[in-house]
Amino acid sequence: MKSELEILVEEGYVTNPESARGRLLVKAAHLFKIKGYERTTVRDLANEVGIQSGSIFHHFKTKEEILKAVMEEAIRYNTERMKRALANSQTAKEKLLELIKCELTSITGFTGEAMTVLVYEWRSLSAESQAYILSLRDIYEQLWLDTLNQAKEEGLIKGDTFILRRFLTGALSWTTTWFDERGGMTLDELAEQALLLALKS
Amino acid sequence: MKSELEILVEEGYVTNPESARGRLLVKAAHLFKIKGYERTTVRDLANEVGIQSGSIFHHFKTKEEILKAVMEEAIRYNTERMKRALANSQTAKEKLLELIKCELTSITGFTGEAMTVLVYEWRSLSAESQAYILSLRDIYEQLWLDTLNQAKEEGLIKGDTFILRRFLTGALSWTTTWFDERGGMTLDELAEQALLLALKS
DNA sequence: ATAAACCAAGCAAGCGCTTGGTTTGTGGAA
DNA sequence: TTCCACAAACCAAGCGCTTGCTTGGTTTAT
Repeated sequence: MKSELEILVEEGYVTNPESARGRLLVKAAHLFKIKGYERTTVRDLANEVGIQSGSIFHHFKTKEEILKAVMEEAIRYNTERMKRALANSQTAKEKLLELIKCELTSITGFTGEAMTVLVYEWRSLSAESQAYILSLRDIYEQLWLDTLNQAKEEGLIKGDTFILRRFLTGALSWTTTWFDERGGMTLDELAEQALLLALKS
Repeated sequence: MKSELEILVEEGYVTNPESARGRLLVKAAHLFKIKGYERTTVRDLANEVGIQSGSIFHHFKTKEEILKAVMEEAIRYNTERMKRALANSQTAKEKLLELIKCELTSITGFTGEAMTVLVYEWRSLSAESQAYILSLRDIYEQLWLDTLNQAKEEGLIKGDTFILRRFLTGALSWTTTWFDERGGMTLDELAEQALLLALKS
């Protein structure tokens, strides 16, 4: 049985994390998260991977390109995961819960460190890279807005869907700073609490 | 008529932003927000203030001490503002709305840039500075928890108050990335939407 | 007269990245 | 199977620049 990750690797959505480039991206996401992008030197990263610092530039032209790749892969991976989750659910409420779970998984799971980097190291991207990554995010965000609007038509939620989505973005992404699955609460329980937050408001 | 800021300056809660040190902190918060702490050099900062880079170190021993001061002043200022707002409101619902308004003002107003720095540059603080700033935040957070617990006793909210506070922290702090008072929506309207989010959930 | 505020110059360390050369892995002809 | 051609992956060394911070002396304000 192939894992979700293996499937998406095969279909070309993300780099195989066991390849040279993939391992580099995983370690980069880790260092960028715990130290920040600017504080992480190419020597740090090379040391973590086990190569010389100069060898990094065989895989990426610049340090910023590594940051960009970390973000791009995370978005591609999670957009595709969300599309598949939506395809498997029926009602608007189900879809909303799936989106919440998806986003929480993206924050706490395999792409968690990359998602944190996406939020916290945004300003370290060049203007061109920002525009490119934004265009990828737009696809992702449209999936959310469509679902929220559907939920609103069904009377499940009250306020403005744009604002609700922004509140949810903040609330969910902030979980990276405090949620720990070992702390007694499961991810599904957290998702239920978040759904409670979204509904009827 | 003295402004809130002038009063809190006089009572010693924050540095006068018109003093040399105060101006430096304001400019630092600005640069740290738009460029990030690591990307901001002491030469950038000195240039913004209009002095030589070396002169910075007459006011602060290290660059990190500037970051720490930016955060500390913002917390001290807003904790005191929150205490005063709470003292002027009666019911739990009123108090909750006041807290939301207070936090939104802290994010969009005078201390807005410093608050963004507080969230986004946290990792650039040394462990000792982090512990110190955390001790200041604890006081601030206790005001929130007390109010939320009171609201829960009165049946205004349903879920866990710890989790609700964390959701709100994320949702409100994220507004810094999208909310613009010139965009048709006032801060009070935004606060009402946030109150809607908090109540009955 | 005294201290706070600032300047001009520069040091030592660390940074991203380059360079020229070596090793490793792979596919096809003999 | 053996061989070799070739590209991908990597190393060792270091260049040029920027960084936070220091130093010794000067200006400004009270």
